[in-house]
Amino acid sequence: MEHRIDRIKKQLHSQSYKLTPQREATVRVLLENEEDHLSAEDVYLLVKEKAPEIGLATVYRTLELLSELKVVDKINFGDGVSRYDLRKEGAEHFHHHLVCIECGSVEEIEEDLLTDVEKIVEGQWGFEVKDHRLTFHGICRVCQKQAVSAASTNESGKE
Amino acid sequence: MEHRIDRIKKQLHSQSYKLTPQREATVRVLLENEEDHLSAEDVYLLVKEKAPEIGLATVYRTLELLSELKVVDKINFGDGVSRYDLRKEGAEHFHHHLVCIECGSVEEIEEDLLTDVEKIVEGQWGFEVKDHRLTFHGICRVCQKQAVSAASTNESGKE
DNA sequence: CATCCAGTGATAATCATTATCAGATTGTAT
DNA sequence: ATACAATCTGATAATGATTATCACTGGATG
Repeated sequence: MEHRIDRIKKQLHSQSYKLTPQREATVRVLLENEEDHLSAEDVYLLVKEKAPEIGLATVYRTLELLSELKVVDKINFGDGVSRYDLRKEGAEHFHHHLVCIECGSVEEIEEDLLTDVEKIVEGQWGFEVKDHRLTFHGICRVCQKQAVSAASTNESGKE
Repeated sequence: MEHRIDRIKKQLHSQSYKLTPQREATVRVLLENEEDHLSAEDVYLLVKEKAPEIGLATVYRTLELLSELKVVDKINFGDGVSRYDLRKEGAEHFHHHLVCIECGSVEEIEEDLLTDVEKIVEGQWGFEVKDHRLTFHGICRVCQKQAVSAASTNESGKE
């Protein structure tokens, strides 16, 4: 964790930005909640627990900055708020998401999976791919099981 | 065009919604600007040209309705507004987009391209894919050419 | 004709995000 | 240490997209 903060610190310094206490607190919250997909408001509330004097505007500014530096990715699942997702260290591409339309859970896929597709896009459309966003909407493992057990509980024979 | 409006009309009726003049005007605007990715405001202004008495709220309501019926897809390119994109007739999946980070142009890809990837996701993650969103960010053909010609005009030998 | 109700238009309300601005903090040169 | 400039911050106002409200309309039904 300290290692990753160091890296981010260097990244900031290389563009002559500072890792202020507020920014560090924000980064720590992101690191500690890497699995989640926090909105700016979420991050603000969590940061406030460790640094109560921080302002919402600063959180927005920090997230914007981290977004420019490609430390985080700003994503939008269509629910009206932007969410911020840490890039894995060394990842040159954004990871993918599996959004469950039943329970709303979001799972991440680290594998690239798109190498072939990008080759096609570059070759056939002459488009130089720099990054991608891929989200699948569907039904997660858990909800599939629940659907099955619900069907078998209701022994009418029909779904 | 009339054919497609008829289809949409039937789709509405099947859920006991009506194709009111306002809704029809909105659908026509979407059909006539199928290549673009109009925001609600864009649609509103275009609809107003043919039906000046229409209200913005009605346009929002119609777009929301069409979105629920999967006639249009609501997309977000991260510029703060939702955009509405007609689904191609019979398409079970959403089409993909190539967003140019230089000029902001948006190109569409109708081909699926993700069949293999979806198989992997279903097999390896046990996720039942219902739909997907795929956007590539990069540099379009036009901007690539401009970059090349700008470099050769500036004959310093360096880029 | 009376009634019902989805649909509409105008506008107020909401809510996420951004802009503003005075003050705090930091780094640097003296 | 001191002065200065630049960066950063917190509070809050402003913005802008979207949604909620509410009185009204127009067509369908009996």
